[in-house]
Amino acid sequence: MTVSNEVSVLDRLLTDGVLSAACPSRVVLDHVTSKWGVLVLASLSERTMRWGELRRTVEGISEKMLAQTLRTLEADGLVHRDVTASIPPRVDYSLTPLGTDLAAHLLPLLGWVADHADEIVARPAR
Amino acid sequence: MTVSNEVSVLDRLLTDGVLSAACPSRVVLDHVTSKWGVLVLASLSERTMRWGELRRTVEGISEKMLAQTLRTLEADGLVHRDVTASIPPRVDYSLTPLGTDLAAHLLPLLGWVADHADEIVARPAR
DNA sequence: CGGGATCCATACTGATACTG
DNA sequence: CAGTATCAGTATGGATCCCG
Repeated sequence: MTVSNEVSVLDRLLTDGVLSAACPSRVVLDHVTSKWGVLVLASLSERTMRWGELRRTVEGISEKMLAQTLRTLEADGLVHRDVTASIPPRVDYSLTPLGTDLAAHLLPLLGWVADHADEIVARPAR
Repeated sequence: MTVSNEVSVLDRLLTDGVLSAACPSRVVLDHVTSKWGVLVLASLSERTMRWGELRRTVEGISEKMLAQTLRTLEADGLVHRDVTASIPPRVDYSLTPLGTDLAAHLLPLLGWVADHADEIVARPAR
């Protein structure tokens, strides 16, 4: 009940501004928690992957969204893009140290969702 | 990084189907990582909040999206809705045990994003 | 093989009005 | 106070074709 002497998580979020509309972390959060961003980061968390490999691993992603997601994550410094100018062209994607760090926080969440998905979906209707 | 039990993370995700298009966990993941879902869950992670309180805490959310997000999270069994039929009416929202469990995994991620937001946004142009 | 360009569907937002 | 309903405009996601 008492909040004054408590340095809470919510206070920290408010201080750091995640809940503030104009804060840059909002943008990052949107990238990270985007529909495909999570899955791409998770896929790359274990090993480097080529474009086609990613496309097959992250089932259901369209080529446009894969490209868009990778470009965003690359611009954010989370994903490294390694282009080999050959024929056929070869592009490898991997996580940067920053991306690896993020993935460490992301994977437990994915694991939880995987564990509790049935529990959630199988609930009685609204 | 070289710990042996980490090798199975991606395998587990593939096994449980998070990366599979038809898996129910995809739906849950979408709800949980939705633009506003994360922020609402984070806000409720510390304390119960009323509608107007949530609306003010999660800056920038529209009434429509707040209602929609809350309905989705409630249907998923993550948020509990407590209606007090009085005048004026009072509705409190809180996390269910399941939601609290989820928030435990979500908050570290939010904290990480808050910590590294500047680092990411303020990257030097290539 | 890797991806850009285009077009269409859906999701989101904002404003307003109305209800219990 | 706590919503629901509706309209209209914008943003985002997805499918398809196409090119180096």
